[in-house]
Parts: sequence; structure tokens; C-alpha cells
Amino acid sequence: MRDQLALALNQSLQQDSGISEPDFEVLAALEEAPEHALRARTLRQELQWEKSRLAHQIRRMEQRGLVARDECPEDGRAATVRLTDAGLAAIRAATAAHAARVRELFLDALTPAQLDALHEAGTAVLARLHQNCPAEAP
Amino acid sequence: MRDQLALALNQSLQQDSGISEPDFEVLAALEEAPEHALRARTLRQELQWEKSRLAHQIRRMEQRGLVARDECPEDGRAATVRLTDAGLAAIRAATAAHAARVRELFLDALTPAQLDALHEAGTAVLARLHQNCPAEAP
DNA sequence: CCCCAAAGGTTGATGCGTCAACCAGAATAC
DNA sequence: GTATTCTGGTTGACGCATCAACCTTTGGGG
Repeated sequence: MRDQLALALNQSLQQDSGISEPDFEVLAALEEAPEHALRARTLRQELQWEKSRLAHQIRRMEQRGLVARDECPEDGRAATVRLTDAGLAAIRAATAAHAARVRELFLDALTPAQLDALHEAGTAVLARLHQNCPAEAP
Repeated sequence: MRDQLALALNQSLQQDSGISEPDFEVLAALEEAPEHALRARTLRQELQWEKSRLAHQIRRMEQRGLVARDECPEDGRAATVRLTDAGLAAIRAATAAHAARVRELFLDALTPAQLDALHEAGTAVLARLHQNCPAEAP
């Protein structure tokens, strides 16, 4: 069930805009950043991604012209990721369609009470999870 | 949240037994089959997988010695997948640990009412989903 | 100053999933 | 009985995720 939901969301996202869910997350983070650019490190923290995951993702997105990589003057190691014009256009186009789809599938399908219940159940399970694996807690 | 749960389950499964979730599904289906063997087609239907997905998965599992492929005498096209002794041992070892973990994370963490609510919410969303994409309905 | 550890990123290998192209055997049409 | 289509399965290419190994730069201690 979980998988069917995620699938439906991602598919509609990708079909409508040619943008995958990981693409979307990166683009969204960059869009709301000053200058539409972020240091890779910051991006990683916001997305809670591993560094290699981000590196691979950025490489692919760079090849498609959605983002560009610049060097960071202050720190020779660092890289900054910047939204290109094409990337900005892509995220703008995708946002509206995606929000509409989420609303359609979840908010309109569930009663407020059901949404509450869903949230509480999730919270309870997560609490249990973190109890058992404290390392994964924030 | 969804992802954290799935992650926790899969990780414990894999760590305890060296068996991934897809491995587990295949092994479980074969274990309860007569002769511990199934035609690929049947396996595909039970798991609701695409054919190429199964082909790739079986190839990898065959290389690890968990399953073997035989030809089907009745139909020259068909292939049958068979559990090896190693595969049988693997699924046996994995089952107990996995069940315990599911119980620990879900059943013990949620009240019966919460489980009910969870199920109802899921059903409502799925119904809505199938309404919109009738092709995906059974 | 020099060496060494830590931080920031990249790369390569591997597993997983999907899509599209393909191939061989089987069924069906005619 | 041959041509066509259908079915079952495989393969290759690609995106995505993780792990481990690696390289540079930075920042300290000594």
C-alpha cells in the first residue's frame, strides 16, 4: 500500500514534468536559497542525504543542465551547486502539479479525523523505532 | 516517516541474515511452493513484479547460489525457479528474525484502535487512487 | 614549519527497479 | 501448413541508493 501511494505520486510528478522525486527535492531546496545556490554541504544537511548520494545526483542533474557546479572561493574543498535557468523553470513548472496531486490523493480522500489518526500512528511507531535505535534519533 | 520505517525493517532483515527484502519475497514464495519450485510466470504473478525485474533478481540470486533455473519440459519458453539447499536454509533463518522485528515495531507500538485507523486510512486512499487510475485496479 | 587528522567531495562497484528491444517457442488464423 | 501474432523470458541501458576507497584542502599540535 505504502508503495502504491509513493509510486502514484512519483509517477505523476515525473510524467507531468520530466522531474523525478530526488530531482524535485534538490531543485526545491535550491529554489528557496539565496542566489538559488547552496554549498553542497548545506544541501546535504537540508535533504539529509549522504554525500555520495548528493554527488551522484548532482552529476546527473548537471548533465541535464538543471544545475551547475561552482568552486567555493573561501574553501578550496567545497563546491556550490547553483540552479540554472532551465532548472528554475523546471521546478516552477513541477511545483503546482505536484501540490495538486498530493491534495487530490490525501487531503481530499481522508477525513480530518483520519488524517489525525494517521499522524498519531506514525508518531507512535517512530517513537518506538527511536527508542530501539537511539543512534538514528536526531 | 514511511521511508524510515521501511528502512529500519529492511536493514534489520539484511543485517541479520544477509538477505534483502526482494530476496526475501522470492525465497518466501518458493519455500511454500510444492517442490520448492515455481514457474517464473507464477512467481511473477504472486509477487506482482514485472518480468524483467524478476529476471534480474533471479540472475543475481542464482549467482549467489540461493536459487537455480531449470527448463520446463512442457513449455519450451518457460523457466522454473527452484530453491537450492542454501536458499532454503537462508529463508528459514531469516523468517524468525523478520517476524519478530515487525511485531516489535508495529504491533507492540500501536494500540488496536490505531491499527484499525491505519488500515482504514490506507483503504480510503487506495480507493481514491483506483478511482482516478482505473487501469491500476485489480 | 611539518606532519597528521578531520572535513568536503568524487569515484567506482554493486544492488535494485523500470523501460524498451529482442528472441524463441506456442497458438492461432487462414 | 505456413504466416502472424501472442507469450514467456532475457538483455542492455539508465536512474537511484549505499558502501568503501580515495583525493584534496584545511586546521591543528608538536
